[in-house]
Amino acid sequence: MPPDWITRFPELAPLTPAEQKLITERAQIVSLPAQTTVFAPGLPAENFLLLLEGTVRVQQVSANGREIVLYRVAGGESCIMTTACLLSGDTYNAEGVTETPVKAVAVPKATFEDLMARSADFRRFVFSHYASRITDLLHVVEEVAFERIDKRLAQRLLDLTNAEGRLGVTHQELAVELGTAREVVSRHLKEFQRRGWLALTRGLVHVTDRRSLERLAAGD
Amino acid sequence: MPPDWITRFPELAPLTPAEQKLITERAQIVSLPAQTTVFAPGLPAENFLLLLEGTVRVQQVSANGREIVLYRVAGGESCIMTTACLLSGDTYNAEGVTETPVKAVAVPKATFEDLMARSADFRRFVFSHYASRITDLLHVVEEVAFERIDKRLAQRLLDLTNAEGRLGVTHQELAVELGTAREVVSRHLKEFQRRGWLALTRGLVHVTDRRSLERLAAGD
DNA sequence: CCCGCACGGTGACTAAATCACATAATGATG
DNA sequence: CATCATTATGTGATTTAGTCACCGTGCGGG
Repeated sequence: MPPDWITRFPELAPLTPAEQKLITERAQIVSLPAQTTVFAPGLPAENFLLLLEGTVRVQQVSANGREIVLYRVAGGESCIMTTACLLSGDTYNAEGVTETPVKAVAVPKATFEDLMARSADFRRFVFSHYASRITDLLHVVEEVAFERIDKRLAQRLLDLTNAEGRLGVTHQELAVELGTAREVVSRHLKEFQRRGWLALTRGLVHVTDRRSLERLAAGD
Repeated sequence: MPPDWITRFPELAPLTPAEQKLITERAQIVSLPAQTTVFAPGLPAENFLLLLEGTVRVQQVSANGREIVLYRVAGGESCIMTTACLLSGDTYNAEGVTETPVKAVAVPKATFEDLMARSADFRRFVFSHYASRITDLLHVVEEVAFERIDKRLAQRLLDLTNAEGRLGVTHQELAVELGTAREVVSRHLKEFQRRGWLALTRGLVHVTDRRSLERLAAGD
């Protein structure tokens, strides 16, 4: 990975050459395999992370063992939970797990604070990512509190399936996506299958009628 | 209100006298009556708000008309949703309403950005408030997704009642607190009353057995 | 005084979550 | 390849929550 990775982050383009140099010189590029825990309750945040490749799933684990996916961080984005820890010292009940092999830029805390002090553009960059995560969280609250499971499940299937309509997940994993119980997902999937919208095999969902799922997700 | 309001915010004490002067000179103290909308979807954020007295309730309104309270901002805290708008330009689906008469300090956007540039302590102050709001939102997600209504209702009653155990709210307002339906709240309240934990009159809940509500809220 | 309206009560129904299992597919191992 | 443990999925019964439709009641303003 050449040091011109910074071009991946258009919001960092307005930084002066000196500021850009500060980042690229001090930052380390790290590679993580899939299924690695990036952060978790109790772990201190050491670095400001900018994702280059891959995705990180951020989810909340509750006291009674249930889980819900909050959002995903993809290439070109920053990992806000660690940033929040960096800046406040608080820790969160959320954990981050790589879903694919991940390449990321780790900016040391000192360099991060230096940049926050020097560059208004860098501050804007950090805050705008912060703001989108808050938007994501508000969206999760809205969905969990007010939307029907079948609608949310349909939407998730549309979001997660690949170009061929295939998605390698278990019902349990889909249940975590929505913060519900596995049986609930199984029953809705079966109903979708009965309607001919998808095919189910162990660990795999194959969406065959995207249109119908879209209609349900849109609330008709 | 004398200009030494800044002593209400211990995190701002480390600022240099010049920086403190910058805030106190540029900022305006505003008074708002109860039930005023401080911010809402579509309204641009003009100022960075620091609350001196009173409380602001932040709630989300969903497309289908239902609502849920996200958190409250009290004296000595900053209003992060407006800050987020300030810094990112995004708008949120959340709205803020004063619950009591409110006195707040409004720091103009330009002064806010100036301070963000100059003072590491001010940045820490802003970010730590940001972080606590994210924690609040995570808590809401956890409760809505995983906790039982009776437990959440008991907890809310304990949080909201005054020293004498009285709380002037309608069942509908309690439903908004929890993001549920009025009938659900009515039925649980009636059951609490049947158990002798509280007394109900129109628009008023009077908690008489705090201990039992605490046991339920704790999950026994 | 009475009219209108916000507030609360309630039954019937649907949706979701929980519990307790049963069955099926898969991969590892002797 | 047969067996076995493990993981994934299926399903009925029950409880809890949300929805719908409607009713009665108390309260304040005209």
